[in-house]
Amino acid sequence: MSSFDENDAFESASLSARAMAARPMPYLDDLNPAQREAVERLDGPVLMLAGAGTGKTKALTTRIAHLLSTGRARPNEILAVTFTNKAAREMKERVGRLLGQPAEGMPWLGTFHSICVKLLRRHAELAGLKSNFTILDTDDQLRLLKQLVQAANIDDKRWPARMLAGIIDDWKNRALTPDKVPAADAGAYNNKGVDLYAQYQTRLRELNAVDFGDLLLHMVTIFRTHPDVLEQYQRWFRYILVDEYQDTNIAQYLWLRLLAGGHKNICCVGDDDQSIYGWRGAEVGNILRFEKDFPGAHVVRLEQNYRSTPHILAAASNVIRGNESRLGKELWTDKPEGEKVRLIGHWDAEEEARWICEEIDAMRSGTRGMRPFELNEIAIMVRATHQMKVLEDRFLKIGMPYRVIGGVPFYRRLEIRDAIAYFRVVVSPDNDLAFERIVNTPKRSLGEKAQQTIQRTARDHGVSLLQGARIAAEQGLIKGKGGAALRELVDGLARWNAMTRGPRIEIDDDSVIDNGAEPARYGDPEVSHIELAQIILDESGYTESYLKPLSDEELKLDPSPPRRPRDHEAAGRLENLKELVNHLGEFENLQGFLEHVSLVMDNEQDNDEPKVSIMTLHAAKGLEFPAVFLPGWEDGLFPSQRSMDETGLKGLEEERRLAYVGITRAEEVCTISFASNRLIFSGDFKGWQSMLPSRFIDELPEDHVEVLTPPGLYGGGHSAPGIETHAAQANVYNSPGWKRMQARQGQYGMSQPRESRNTVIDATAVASFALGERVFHQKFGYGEVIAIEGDKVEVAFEKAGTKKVVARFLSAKDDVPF
DNA sequence: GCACATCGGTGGCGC
DNA sequence: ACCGATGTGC
Repeated sequence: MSSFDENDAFESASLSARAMAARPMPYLDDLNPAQREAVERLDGPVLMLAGAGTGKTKALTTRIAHLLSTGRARPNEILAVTFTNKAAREMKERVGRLLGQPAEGMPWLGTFHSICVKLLRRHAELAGLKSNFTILDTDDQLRLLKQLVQAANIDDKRWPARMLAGIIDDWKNRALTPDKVPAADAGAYNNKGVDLYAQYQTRLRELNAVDFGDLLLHMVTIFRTHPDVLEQYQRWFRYILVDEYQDTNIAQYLWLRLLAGGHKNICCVGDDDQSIYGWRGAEVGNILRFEKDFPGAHVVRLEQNYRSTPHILAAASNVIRGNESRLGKELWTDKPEGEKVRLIGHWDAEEEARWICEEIDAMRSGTRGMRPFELNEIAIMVRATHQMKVLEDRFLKIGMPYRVIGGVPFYRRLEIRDAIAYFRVVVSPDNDLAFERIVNTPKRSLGEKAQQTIQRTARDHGVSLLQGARIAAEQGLIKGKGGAALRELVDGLARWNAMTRGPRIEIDDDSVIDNGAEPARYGDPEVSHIELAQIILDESGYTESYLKPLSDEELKLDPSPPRRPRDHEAAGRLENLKELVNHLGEFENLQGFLEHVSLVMDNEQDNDEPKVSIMTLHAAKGLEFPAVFLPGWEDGLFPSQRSMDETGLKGLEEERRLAYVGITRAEEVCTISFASNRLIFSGDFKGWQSMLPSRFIDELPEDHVEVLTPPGLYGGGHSAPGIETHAAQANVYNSPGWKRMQARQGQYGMSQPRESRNTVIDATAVASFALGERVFHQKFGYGEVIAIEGDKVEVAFEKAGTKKVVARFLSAKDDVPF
C-alpha cells in the first residue's frame, strides 16, 4: 500500500511541475461552478450527479482534457468507460476537440465490453480460452442453449431456451459463475438451470467462445483470482471515469471497484433519475450507494439545465418527485418561460396519430403562435414499439417523411447475419456455429440428416464441423446433390481462407505464426478484403439466392442476361449486402470488421432529408429535440402494467423515470397525449379496452400545463357535436389531476358541455345498469346489456356486435348526448 | 427437403 | 395483429 502512495506522490510531483510550466487552461472558463468543481477535483472518488441537459458530457470530457493537460496522466493511463459505442465516439471526438488534436492515444476509452475484449484477449488463458476467441451474439447464444436444452431432454415448450438465456444473462449480470449461484436460485428453469449454465460455460470454452456477459464475468473472475494481474491494472489505470453510472449492473460495478481499489481515483457520472434499464440488470442501487462504496466520496450536482424551458423542467421535476429512492436534484434554467407543456386526450390511437400529424403540419408552418419548426426538430417518443405502427400508417398515408430511430439494426438483418457467418467461417474455419448457419444457406440439399452426418463425422474425428464436413464429403458419406454441393462449399471455404492472407512471406522461422491473429506477419493479400467479401458472397451462391431464376424460355432468348432480384424484399436484401461490402472499406481486414460487428450495435443513419423522428423512450435517452410528442400516456401502457406487475413499486419508479426522460428530451415544446380506447391483446381478451389517463398525468403541475381542446371527434369543427361528446367522455376521469385539467378547460374558454352531468356515468354508478337494459355507447351505438362483471359490461350492440366495455362509457338510452 | 398452415406468445434493447 | 417456431402434406 505505502509503496503505491510513494509512487503516486513521486509521479504527481514531477508531473505537476511539468503542468505548472504548461499553458493556461482556457477550457475551464467555459464551465459553470458545479461543472468546474467536477473537473478540478481530480483525486479520490467523485460522483457527478448530472441531471438531463446539464452539460454532463462537457464536464466529463473537460475532466479528461484536464487530467492530460495537467500531466496527471498520460492518455493511455486513463480508463474511460461508456455503455454505447456512440457515446465512446462522441467522447473521443470532444476530447480531441478540447485538446486541439485527435484523441487517438486514448486506447482505454470505450465501452465496458470493448475494453473487456481487449483485456480478455491478453489474459484469455486465465479463463481457459485462446486469445482469438469469438464473441457470440444473442442468436448464437440461443442456438447453443437450444442444443443443450434438447440434449437434456427438456420440453422446450414448457421451458423455452429463451427463458434459460434470460436466467443465465441475469446470473452473469450479477457476476455469478455456476458454482456461485445462490441456493435461492437453484429452482430456476425447472431445477436444471444451474446445471445447464455449467454445461453452457463448458461448451463455450470448447468452442473458444464467449457471450457478452462473459466479457465482464471472465475479467471479474480473473481479477479476483489473480491479484497480480489486478494490481498491474490498478497501477496502470491512474484515473477511472465512468459514464451513465446509473446503468451499471453488478458485474460492471465489481469490475470498476476492483480496478479502482488501489488509488480510488474514480469519477462516476450519472443520473439516478434516468435509470431505465433495470430490466436489463442495471442496478440503480449502484449509484445510490456510491458514497457508502467509496468512503469520502465527493458528490457534485450538476443542476443548471441548458436544454429546456422552465415549464418543461417544472413538469419533469414534479413527476420525478413522486419517486422515493432518489439522491435528489432540482433542475433549473435561466431560459425564458416559453410554452407550457401541452396536454390533450383523444378517442383512440388512430385519432391521436391523426392529431399529431396535423399538429406537426401546423407547427411546421408556424400557425400555432410559435416559431415554425423543421421536421427534423420534431420527435415522437412512445413507450412500446407497437405504438409506432399507427403513427407510421398515418405518416405514410399523408406522405410525411419520418424515420424510426433504433429499429432493426442493420447488421441484425437476416442477409447481413448470413454474410457475416460466411466471413466468420472463412476467417476462423473452426467456428462451428457460423458454419452451422451457412452450411445449408442458401439451400444445398443438406437437410437434417446430412447435417447430422457432418456432426457425427466431426465428433468421431475430434475436429471442427468444417473439417468433419470435408471428411464426410471426401468419404462420400453424403450422397447425391447434397454431397456435391458440400464438396463445393468446403473447397470454396478453403480457397477463400487462403485469400485472407495472400502469399505467405517467410520472415524467419519463428515469426510466422499461423494462428490467424497476426495478419501483419503476412504479405499483402492478392485481393483486398472488400473484393474477397464480394467473391465469397458470389461464389457461395448466396447473392444468387436472391436473384430471380429465369425460365427456360428467357434463357433461350438471352444466354447471359442480367439477373433481377426475385421480389421487393430480395432487392432490399441485395442492397443491404452491397452496403455491407462498401462498409468493409472502413476496416483493414475481415477480422477487424468481424470484431467490430461483434461489438457494435449502432444503426446507420440514412440521408439528410428533414424527417420526423419516431422512437421508443428507451431509444430517446441522450437525445434532444426542440419539439417532442409523447403519446399513449395511459395507465397500463405507460406506466406499463407488466412492469408494475413484475417488480411492483420498483417497476413503477422506473416507469416514472422513463416519463422524466421523455419530458426532459424537449427543448421548447412538449406535448403529452392519451387515448381513451386502445386495441389490446392480452391473454384471452382481445379487443378494445377503455383506458384511463396515466397516473403520471396527475403528477404534472397544473401551473405549467395547458390543456388543448381536441378537434371534433368526427372531423367536424369546433361546434360539431363530436367535441362535446368527447369532452363529456373525457370528463369521467376521476383523478384529481384530471379534475384540475378540467377546471382549467373552463378557464380557457371551453365551456363544459351542458349535458355532461347527465350523460356521464360515474364509475360508482355501475350498479345502475341492469341485465337487459338498453344502453348507448359513443363508438358502438345502441345495445342491450347481457352480462355484468365488475366495472365491465357485456353489451350486444345492434350494429357493432357483442362487446365487453367499461361501464363508464355507457349511458342509459334516455341520456344519449345528441 | 420445401412450401404452406397453424399455433403460441407477446417490453423496453446495449454490447 | 403479427412474428417466429413448429407441424403437415407433397
